[in-house]
Amino acid sequence: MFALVDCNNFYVSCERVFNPGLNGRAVVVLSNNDGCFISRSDEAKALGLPMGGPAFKFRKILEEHRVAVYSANFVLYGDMSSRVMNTLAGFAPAMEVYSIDEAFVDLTGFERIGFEATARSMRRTVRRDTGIPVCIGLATTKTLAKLANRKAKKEVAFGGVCILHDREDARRAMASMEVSQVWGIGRRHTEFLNANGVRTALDLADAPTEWVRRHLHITGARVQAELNGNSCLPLELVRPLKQSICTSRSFGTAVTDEASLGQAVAHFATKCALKLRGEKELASLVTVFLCTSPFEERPRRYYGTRTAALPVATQDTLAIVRAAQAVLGTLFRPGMPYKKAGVILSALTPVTGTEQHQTTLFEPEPLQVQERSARLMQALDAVNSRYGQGTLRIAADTNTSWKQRQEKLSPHYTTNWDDIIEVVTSDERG
DNA sequence: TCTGGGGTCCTAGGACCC
DNA sequence: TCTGGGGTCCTAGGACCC
Repeated sequence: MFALVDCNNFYVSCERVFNPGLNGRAVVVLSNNDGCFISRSDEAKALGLPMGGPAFKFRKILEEHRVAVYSANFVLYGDMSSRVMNTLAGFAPAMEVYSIDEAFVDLTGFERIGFEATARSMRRTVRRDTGIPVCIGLATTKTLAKLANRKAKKEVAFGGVCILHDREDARRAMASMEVSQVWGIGRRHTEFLNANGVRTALDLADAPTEWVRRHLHITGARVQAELNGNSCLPLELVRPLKQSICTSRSFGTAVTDEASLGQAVAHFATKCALKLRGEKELASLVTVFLCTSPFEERPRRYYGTRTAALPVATQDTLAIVRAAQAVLGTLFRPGMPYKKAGVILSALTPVTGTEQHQTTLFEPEPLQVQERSARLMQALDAVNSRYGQGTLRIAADTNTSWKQRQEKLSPHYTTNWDDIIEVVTSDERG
Protein backbone atom coordinates (compact mmCIF):
# COMPACT_ATOMS: atom_id res chain seq x y z
CA MET A 1 0.00 0.00 0.00
CA PHE A 2 1.41 3.37 -1.05
CA ALA A 3 0.54 6.60 0.71
CA LEU A 4 1.13 9.81 -1.19
CA VAL A 5 1.50 12.72 1.20
CA ASP A 6 1.24 16.09 -0.55
CA CYS A 7 1.45 19.49 1.13
CA ASN A 8 -1.48 21.81 0.45
CA ASN A 9 -0.55 24.96 -1.51
CA PHE A 10 2.95 24.37 -0.18
CA TYR A 11 4.74 27.70 -0.74
CA VAL A 12 1.73 29.69 0.45
CA SER A 13 1.47 27.44 3.51
CA CYS A 14 5.16 28.10 4.30
CA GLU A 15 4.54 31.85 4.26
CA ARG A 16 1.48 31.39 6.48
CA VAL A 17 3.41 29.48 9.14
CA PHE A 18 5.43 32.61 9.87
CA ASN A 19 2.66 35.09 9.18
CA PRO A 20 -0.65 33.77 10.54
CA GLY A 21 -2.36 36.99 9.47
CA LEU A 22 -2.36 35.42 5.99
CA ASN A 23 -4.80 32.70 7.07
CA GLY A 24 -8.19 33.19 5.43
CA ARG A 25 -6.71 35.67 2.94
CA ALA A 26 -5.98 35.29 -0.76
CA VAL A 27 -2.22 34.71 -1.04
CA VAL A 28 -0.01 33.99 -4.05
CA VAL A 29 3.69 33.19 -4.42
CA LEU A 30 5.41 34.30 -7.63
CA SER A 31 8.05 32.51 -9.69
CA ASN A 32 11.57 33.89 -9.89
CA ASN A 33 11.69 37.40 -11.28
CA ASP A 34 8.18 37.89 -9.88
CA GLY A 35 6.78 36.51 -13.13
CA CYS A 36 4.06 33.90 -12.68
CA PHE A 37 1.87 32.39 -9.96
CA ILE A 38 3.48 29.20 -8.69
CA SER A 39 1.44 28.73 -5.51
CA ARG A 40 -2.03 29.98 -4.60
CA SER A 41 -4.14 29.78 -1.50
CA ASP A 42 -7.67 28.40 -1.88
CA GLU A 43 -8.97 31.97 -1.67
CA ALA A 44 -6.66 33.02 -4.52
CA LYS A 45 -7.82 30.06 -6.62
CA ALA A 46 -11.42 31.12 -5.99
CA LEU A 47 -10.60 34.56 -7.44
CA GLY A 48 -9.69 32.82 -10.70
CA LEU A 49 -5.93 33.34 -10.50
CA PRO A 50 -4.56 30.47 -12.61
CA MET A 51 -1.51 28.33 -11.90
CA GLY A 52 1.36 29.66 -14.00
CA GLY A 53 -0.58 32.82 -14.90
CA PRO A 54 1.65 35.89 -15.47
CA ALA A 55 1.14 38.27 -12.55
CA PHE A 56 1.07 41.45 -14.64
CA LYS A 57 -2.05 40.25 -16.47
CA PHE A 58 -3.93 39.96 -13.19
CA ARG A 59 -2.79 43.18 -11.56
CA LYS A 60 -6.33 44.47 -11.28
CA ILE A 61 -7.66 41.43 -9.43
CA LEU A 62 -4.60 41.42 -7.16
CA GLU A 63 -5.20 45.02 -6.17
CA GLU A 64 -8.98 44.96 -5.92
CA HIS A 65 -9.01 41.95 -3.63
CA ARG A 66 -5.91 42.98 -1.72
CA VAL A 67 -4.21 39.68 -2.49
CA ALA A 68 -1.02 39.11 -0.49
CA VAL A 69 1.80 38.67 -3.02
CA TYR A 70 5.17 37.07 -2.26
CA SER A 71 8.38 36.55 -4.23
CA ALA A 72 9.55 32.93 -4.15
CA ASN A 73 11.72 32.23 -1.10
CA PHE A 74 13.17 28.85 -1.99
CA VAL A 75 15.62 28.81 0.88
CA LEU A 76 12.69 28.96 3.29
CA TYR A 77 10.60 26.42 1.34
CA GLY A 78 13.51 23.99 1.10
CA ASP A 79 14.09 24.12 4.83
CA MET A 80 10.39 23.68 5.62
CA SER A 81 10.32 20.74 3.20
CA SER A 82 13.04 18.90 5.08
CA ARG A 83 11.12 19.42 8.34
CA VAL A 84 8.02 17.84 6.78
CA MET A 85 10.04 14.95 5.33
CA ASN A 86 11.81 14.28 8.61
CA THR A 87 8.47 14.14 10.40
CA LEU A 88 7.07 11.69 7.86
CA ALA A 89 10.17 9.52 8.09
CA GLY A 90 9.21 8.75 11.67
CA PHE A 91 6.10 6.85 10.54
CA ALA A 92 7.38 4.12 8.25
CA PRO A 93 10.69 2.53 7.36
CA ALA A 94 10.41 3.03 3.61
CA MET A 95 9.75 6.40 2.02
CA GLU A 96 10.56 8.23 -1.21
CA VAL A 97 10.87 12.00 -1.22
CA TYR A 98 9.30 12.65 -4.60
CA SER A 99 9.42 16.44 -4.77
CA ILE A 100 9.80 19.46 -2.54
CA ASP A 101 6.24 19.00 -1.25
CA GLU A 102 5.43 15.30 -1.81
CA ALA A 103 6.52 11.93 -0.48
CA PHE A 104 5.46 8.36 -1.12
CA VAL A 105 5.37 6.29 2.07
CA ASP A 106 5.22 2.50 1.98
CA LEU A 107 2.42 1.44 4.33
CA THR A 108 2.56 -2.25 3.46
CA GLY A 109 1.95 -4.19 6.65
CA PHE A 110 0.04 -1.41 8.38
CA GLU A 111 -3.29 -3.24 8.04
CA ARG A 112 -3.24 -4.16 11.71
CA ILE A 113 -2.76 -0.59 12.90
CA GLY A 114 -5.17 0.53 10.24
CA PHE A 115 -4.48 2.61 7.14
CA GLU A 116 -7.01 5.26 8.06
CA ALA A 117 -5.70 5.70 11.61
CA THR A 118 -2.11 5.85 10.40
CA ALA A 119 -2.86 8.42 7.71
CA ARG A 120 -4.84 10.61 10.11
CA SER A 121 -2.01 10.46 12.61
CA MET A 122 0.54 11.46 9.95
CA ARG A 123 -1.60 14.39 8.98
CA ARG A 124 -2.05 15.60 12.55
CA THR A 125 1.61 15.19 13.41
CA VAL A 126 2.94 17.05 10.37
CA ARG A 127 0.53 19.87 11.07
CA ARG A 128 1.51 20.03 14.74
CA ASP A 129 5.28 19.76 14.24
CA THR A 130 5.75 21.92 11.14
CA GLY A 131 2.58 23.97 10.72
CA ILE A 132 2.09 22.61 7.20
CA PRO A 133 -1.30 21.12 6.17
CA VAL A 134 -1.14 17.96 4.04
CA CYS A 135 -3.53 15.62 2.25
CA ILE A 136 -2.95 11.89 1.92
CA GLY A 137 -4.02 9.40 -0.74
CA LEU A 138 -3.66 5.65 -0.28
CA ALA A 139 -3.81 2.91 -2.89
CA THR A 140 -2.05 -0.16 -4.20
CA THR A 141 0.00 1.63 -6.86
CA LYS A 142 1.73 5.00 -6.94
CA THR A 143 -0.45 6.22 -9.80
CA LEU A 144 -3.63 5.31 -7.91
CA ALA A 145 -2.24 6.90 -4.74
CA LYS A 146 -1.75 10.14 -6.69
CA LEU A 147 -5.33 9.88 -7.88
CA ALA A 148 -6.57 9.24 -4.34
CA ASN A 149 -4.60 12.23 -3.11
CA ARG A 150 -6.28 14.46 -5.67
CA LYS A 151 -9.69 13.33 -4.40
CA ALA A 152 -8.60 13.95 -0.82
CA LYS A 153 -7.70 17.51 -1.81
CA LYS A 154 -10.74 18.31 -3.94
CA GLU A 155 -13.51 16.76 -1.87
CA VAL A 156 -13.85 18.25 1.59
CA ALA A 157 -15.86 15.27 2.83
CA PHE A 158 -12.71 13.13 2.93
CA GLY A 159 -11.16 15.29 5.64
CA GLY A 160 -7.81 15.15 3.88
CA VAL A 161 -7.46 11.37 3.64
CA CYS A 162 -8.72 9.21 0.76
CA ILE A 163 -8.14 5.46 0.63
CA LEU A 164 -8.76 3.23 -2.38
CA HIS A 165 -8.83 -0.19 -0.74
CA ASP A 166 -9.59 -2.40 -3.72
CA ARG A 167 -10.31 -2.54 -7.42
CA GLU A 168 -13.91 -1.43 -6.98
CA ASP A 169 -12.88 1.67 -5.01
CA ALA A 170 -10.32 2.48 -7.69
CA ARG A 171 -12.79 2.08 -10.56
CA ARG A 172 -15.33 4.34 -8.86
CA ALA A 173 -12.67 7.01 -8.29
CA MET A 174 -11.36 6.75 -11.86
CA ALA A 175 -14.84 7.10 -13.36
CA SER A 176 -15.14 10.60 -11.89
CA MET A 177 -11.62 11.74 -12.80
CA GLU A 178 -10.72 13.41 -16.08
CA VAL A 179 -7.92 11.63 -17.88
CA SER A 180 -5.91 14.88 -17.92
CA GLN A 181 -5.64 14.63 -14.13
CA VAL A 182 -3.86 11.28 -14.24
CA TRP A 183 -0.20 11.36 -13.24
CA GLY A 184 1.86 10.97 -16.43
CA ILE A 185 -0.83 12.21 -18.80
CA GLY A 186 0.04 15.73 -19.90
CA ARG A 187 -1.42 18.21 -22.33
CA ARG A 188 -0.49 16.48 -25.57
CA HIS A 189 -1.60 13.02 -24.49
CA THR A 190 -4.87 14.49 -23.19
CA GLU A 191 -5.57 16.04 -26.59
CA PHE A 192 -4.88 12.75 -28.29
CA LEU A 193 -6.92 10.68 -25.83
CA ASN A 194 -9.90 13.04 -25.86
CA ALA A 195 -9.90 13.06 -29.65
CA ASN A 196 -10.22 9.29 -29.47
CA GLY A 197 -13.06 9.25 -26.99
CA VAL A 198 -10.98 8.57 -23.88
CA ARG A 199 -12.21 11.14 -21.36
CA THR A 200 -11.91 9.67 -17.88
CA ALA A 201 -9.17 7.81 -16.06
CA LEU A 202 -11.43 4.75 -16.21
CA ASP A 203 -11.65 5.05 -20.02
CA LEU A 204 -7.86 4.92 -20.13
CA ALA A 205 -7.71 1.96 -17.76
CA ASP A 206 -10.15 0.06 -20.01
CA ALA A 207 -8.63 1.07 -23.37
CA PRO A 208 -7.01 -1.72 -25.45
CA THR A 209 -3.48 -2.17 -24.11
CA GLU A 210 -1.91 -2.55 -27.58
CA TRP A 211 -3.42 0.74 -28.69
CA VAL A 212 -2.13 2.50 -25.56
CA ARG A 213 1.31 0.95 -26.04
CA ARG A 214 1.43 2.09 -29.66
CA HIS A 215 0.36 5.70 -29.14
CA LEU A 216 1.44 6.52 -25.60
CA HIS A 217 4.58 4.38 -25.69
CA ILE A 218 6.04 2.50 -22.80
CA THR A 219 5.43 5.27 -20.26
CA GLY A 220 1.73 5.42 -21.11
CA ALA A 221 1.46 1.64 -20.96
CA ARG A 222 2.88 1.77 -17.44
CA VAL A 223 0.33 4.40 -16.41
CA GLN A 224 -2.45 2.17 -17.69
CA ALA A 225 -1.09 -0.87 -15.87
CA GLU A 226 -0.85 1.11 -12.64
CA LEU A 227 -4.43 2.35 -13.00
CA ASN A 228 -5.45 -1.31 -13.21
CA GLY A 229 -3.68 -2.11 -9.98
CA ASN A 230 -0.46 -3.58 -11.41
CA SER A 231 2.31 -1.76 -9.64
CA CYS A 232 5.23 -1.04 -12.00
CA LEU A 233 6.73 2.02 -10.34
CA PRO A 234 8.59 0.91 -7.23
CA LEU A 235 9.47 3.16 -4.33
CA GLU A 236 12.87 4.76 -4.97
CA LEU A 237 14.47 4.62 -1.58
CA VAL A 238 17.77 6.22 -2.50
CA ARG A 239 17.79 9.22 -4.76
CA PRO A 240 19.70 8.34 -7.94
CA LEU A 241 22.68 10.51 -8.77
CA LYS A 242 21.87 13.50 -10.93
CA GLN A 243 22.62 13.23 -14.64
CA SER A 244 22.68 16.95 -15.25
CA ILE A 245 22.84 20.11 -13.17
CA CYS A 246 21.42 23.38 -14.40
CA THR A 247 21.41 26.95 -13.11
CA SER A 248 19.57 29.58 -15.11
CA ARG A 249 17.73 32.81 -14.48
CA SER A 250 15.67 35.40 -16.26
CA PHE A 251 17.04 38.91 -15.93
CA GLY A 252 15.11 41.68 -14.20
CA THR A 253 15.68 43.92 -17.21
CA ALA A 254 17.10 42.96 -20.60
CA VAL A 255 20.91 42.71 -20.75
CA THR A 256 22.69 43.75 -23.92
CA ASP A 257 26.40 43.94 -23.12
CA GLU A 258 28.74 40.98 -23.18
CA ALA A 259 30.44 41.95 -19.93
CA SER A 260 27.23 41.68 -17.88
CA LEU A 261 26.38 38.38 -19.55
CA GLY A 262 29.86 37.16 -18.68
CA GLN A 263 29.25 38.01 -15.04
CA ALA A 264 25.89 36.26 -15.07
CA VAL A 265 27.36 33.17 -16.70
CA ALA A 266 30.24 33.16 -14.20
CA HIS A 267 27.67 33.30 -11.41
CA PHE A 268 25.58 30.44 -12.85
CA ALA A 269 28.68 28.32 -13.48
CA THR A 270 29.79 28.93 -9.89
CA LYS A 271 26.41 27.78 -8.58
CA CYS A 272 26.49 24.70 -10.81
CA ALA A 273 29.95 23.78 -9.54
CA LEU A 274 28.77 24.10 -5.95
CA LYS A 275 25.76 21.85 -6.60
CA LEU A 276 28.10 19.42 -8.37
CA ARG A 277 30.36 19.16 -5.33
CA GLY A 278 27.27 18.69 -3.18
CA GLU A 279 26.33 15.72 -5.36
CA LYS A 280 29.90 14.39 -5.16
CA GLU A 281 30.09 14.20 -8.92
CA LEU A 282 32.42 15.38 -11.69
CA ALA A 283 31.29 17.02 -14.91
CA SER A 284 32.70 16.40 -18.39
CA LEU A 285 30.48 18.72 -20.43
CA VAL A 286 29.48 22.37 -20.03
CA THR A 287 26.54 23.85 -21.91
CA VAL A 288 25.77 27.55 -22.00
CA PHE A 289 22.57 29.01 -23.39
CA LEU A 290 21.32 32.55 -23.69
CA CYS A 291 18.13 33.88 -25.17
CA THR A 292 15.93 36.87 -25.68
CA SER A 293 12.32 36.85 -24.52
CA PRO A 294 10.29 34.24 -26.39
CA PHE A 295 7.65 36.99 -26.74
CA GLU A 296 10.12 39.16 -28.66
CA GLU A 297 9.42 39.92 -32.33
CA ARG A 298 11.32 38.08 -35.03
CA PRO A 299 14.55 39.96 -35.79
CA ARG A 300 15.23 40.50 -32.10
CA ARG A 301 14.53 36.92 -31.12
CA TYR A 302 17.47 34.61 -30.50
CA TYR A 303 18.20 31.35 -28.75
CA GLY A 304 21.81 30.27 -28.65
CA THR A 305 23.18 27.13 -27.03
CA ARG A 306 26.49 25.32 -27.29
CA THR A 307 28.24 22.55 -25.41
CA ALA A 308 31.95 22.17 -24.78
CA ALA A 309 33.92 19.29 -23.36
CA LEU A 310 36.02 19.97 -20.29
CA PRO A 311 39.60 18.78 -20.79
CA VAL A 312 39.32 16.67 -17.62
CA ALA A 313 36.22 15.67 -15.66
CA THR A 314 36.18 18.17 -12.82
CA GLN A 315 34.24 19.88 -10.04
CA ASP A 316 36.56 22.89 -9.91
CA THR A 317 34.71 26.22 -10.04
CA LEU A 318 37.58 27.96 -11.82
CA ALA A 319 37.82 25.36 -14.60
CA ILE A 320 34.05 25.31 -15.09
CA VAL A 321 33.73 29.10 -15.16
CA ARG A 322 36.59 29.34 -17.67
CA ALA A 323 34.96 26.80 -19.97
CA ALA A 324 31.56 28.48 -19.67
CA GLN A 325 33.01 31.90 -20.48
CA ALA A 326 34.70 30.50 -23.58
CA VAL A 327 31.42 29.03 -24.80
CA LEU A 328 29.59 32.29 -24.15
CA GLY A 329 32.10 34.08 -26.37
CA THR A 330 31.01 31.93 -29.32
CA LEU A 331 27.29 32.51 -28.67
CA PHE A 332 27.14 36.22 -28.04
CA ARG A 333 25.54 38.35 -30.73
CA PRO A 334 25.67 42.09 -30.20
CA GLY A 335 22.51 44.18 -30.18
CA MET A 336 20.18 41.55 -28.74
CA PRO A 337 18.01 42.24 -25.65
CA TYR A 338 18.94 39.14 -23.65
CA LYS A 339 16.36 38.09 -21.05
CA LYS A 340 17.75 34.82 -19.78
CA ALA A 341 20.90 32.73 -19.65
CA GLY A 342 22.00 29.52 -18.03
CA VAL A 343 24.70 26.92 -17.53
CA ILE A 344 24.20 23.14 -17.65
CA LEU A 345 26.72 20.54 -16.50
CA SER A 346 26.32 17.04 -17.90
CA ALA A 347 28.11 13.74 -18.53
CA LEU A 348 28.41 13.50 -14.76
CA THR A 349 30.32 10.73 -13.01
CA PRO A 350 30.56 10.00 -9.31
CA VAL A 351 33.75 10.96 -7.49
CA THR A 352 35.65 7.74 -6.88
CA GLY A 353 38.88 9.01 -5.39
CA THR A 354 40.97 7.77 -8.30
CA GLU A 355 40.51 10.79 -10.52
CA GLN A 356 44.21 11.49 -10.65
CA HIS A 357 44.36 8.84 -13.38
CA GLN A 358 42.09 10.90 -15.60
CA THR A 359 44.37 13.24 -17.49
CA THR A 360 44.53 14.53 -21.01
CA LEU A 361 46.84 12.88 -23.47
CA PHE A 362 48.98 15.88 -24.35
CA GLU A 363 48.90 17.93 -21.20
CA PRO A 364 48.67 15.58 -18.27
CA GLU A 365 47.69 17.57 -15.21
CA PRO A 366 50.30 17.13 -12.55
CA LEU A 367 48.93 15.60 -9.42
CA GLN A 368 49.75 18.68 -7.41
CA VAL A 369 47.48 20.79 -9.62
CA GLN A 370 44.51 18.53 -8.89
CA GLU A 371 45.26 18.36 -5.21
CA ARG A 372 45.55 22.13 -5.04
CA SER A 373 42.24 22.49 -6.84
CA ALA A 374 40.52 20.12 -4.41
CA ARG A 375 41.90 21.95 -1.40
CA LEU A 376 41.01 25.34 -2.83
CA MET A 377 37.40 24.21 -3.40
CA GLN A 378 37.25 22.83 0.12
CA ALA A 379 38.41 26.13 1.53
CA LEU A 380 36.00 28.07 -0.68
CA ASP A 381 33.04 25.93 0.38
CA ALA A 382 34.04 26.05 4.05
CA VAL A 383 34.20 29.85 4.09
CA ASN A 384 30.95 30.27 2.19
CA SER A 385 29.06 27.71 4.19
CA ARG A 386 30.07 29.44 7.40
CA TYR A 387 29.73 33.08 6.37
CA GLY A 388 27.15 32.81 3.59
CA GLN A 389 27.31 31.99 -0.13
CA GLY A 390 29.17 34.66 -2.05
CA THR A 391 31.34 35.76 0.87
CA LEU A 392 34.35 34.42 -1.04
CA ARG A 393 33.92 34.39 -4.81
CA ILE A 394 35.82 34.66 -8.02
CA ALA A 395 36.33 38.10 -9.47
CA ALA A 396 34.30 37.35 -12.61
CA ASP A 397 31.24 36.84 -10.40
CA THR A 398 30.85 40.30 -8.94
CA ASN A 399 28.60 42.72 -10.76
CA THR A 400 24.90 42.15 -10.34
CA SER A 401 23.44 44.32 -13.09
CA TRP A 402 21.67 41.23 -14.48
CA LYS A 403 19.89 40.46 -11.19
CA GLN A 404 16.30 39.37 -11.13
CA ARG A 405 13.38 41.18 -9.62
CA GLN A 406 12.41 40.02 -6.16
CA GLU A 407 10.36 42.79 -4.70
CA LYS A 408 8.25 40.96 -2.14
CA LEU A 409 10.65 38.50 -0.57
CA SER A 410 9.81 37.21 2.91
CA PRO A 411 12.62 36.82 5.48
CA HIS A 412 14.66 33.61 5.69
CA TYR A 413 12.92 32.77 8.96
CA THR A 414 14.51 29.37 9.53
CA THR A 415 17.99 29.71 8.07
CA ASN A 416 19.33 33.19 8.76
CA TRP A 417 19.86 34.71 12.20
CA ASP A 418 19.83 38.23 10.81
CA ASP A 419 16.41 37.67 9.31
CA ILE A 420 15.05 36.40 12.62
CA ILE A 421 16.35 39.50 14.39
CA GLU A 422 14.73 41.61 11.69
CA VAL A 423 11.39 39.94 12.45
CA VAL A 424 11.72 40.59 16.15
CA THR A 425 12.54 44.26 15.72
CA SER A 426 9.77 44.89 13.23
CA ASP A 427 7.38 43.17 15.64
CA GLU A 428 8.53 45.47 18.41
CA ARG A 429 7.83 48.41 16.19
CA GLY A 430 4.33 47.03 16.09
C1' DT B 1 7.33 47.45 -18.60
C1' DC B 2 5.81 42.81 -17.17
C1' DT B 3 5.37 35.63 -18.96
C1' DG B 4 10.04 30.51 -13.83
C1' DG B 5 13.44 26.97 -12.95
C1' DG B 6 15.10 22.32 -12.71
C1' DG B 7 14.78 17.91 -13.87
C1' DT B 8 13.77 12.81 -16.18
C1' DC B 9 12.75 9.43 -19.70
C1' DC B 10 11.65 7.84 -24.36
C1' DT B 11 11.91 7.59 -29.42
C1' DA B 12 13.59 8.12 -33.95
C1' DG B 13 17.11 8.55 -36.92
C1' DG B 14 21.85 8.95 -38.33
C1' DA B 15 26.54 7.32 -38.17
C1' DC B 16 29.18 3.83 -37.44
C1' DC B 17 30.92 -1.12 -36.45
C1' DC B 18 31.69 -6.21 -38.09
C1' DT C 1 14.46 -6.75 -61.17
C1' DC C 2 17.85 -7.17 -57.93
C1' DT C 3 21.48 -4.70 -52.86
C1' DG C 4 22.15 -8.64 -45.41
C1' DG C 5 21.83 -8.96 -40.66
C1' DG C 6 22.78 -7.55 -36.28
C1' DG C 7 24.42 -4.44 -33.43
C1' DT C 8 26.05 0.18 -30.60
C1' DC C 9 26.33 4.96 -29.66
C1' DC C 10 24.96 9.60 -30.03
C1' DT C 11 21.84 13.46 -30.54
C1' DA C 12 17.71 16.14 -31.11
C1' DG C 13 13.28 16.66 -30.00
C1' DG C 14 9.14 15.60 -27.56
C1' DA C 15 6.59 14.67 -23.51
C1' DC C 16 6.15 14.54 -18.92
C1' DC C 17 6.86 15.86 -13.78
C1' DC C 18 7.09 19.33 -9.69
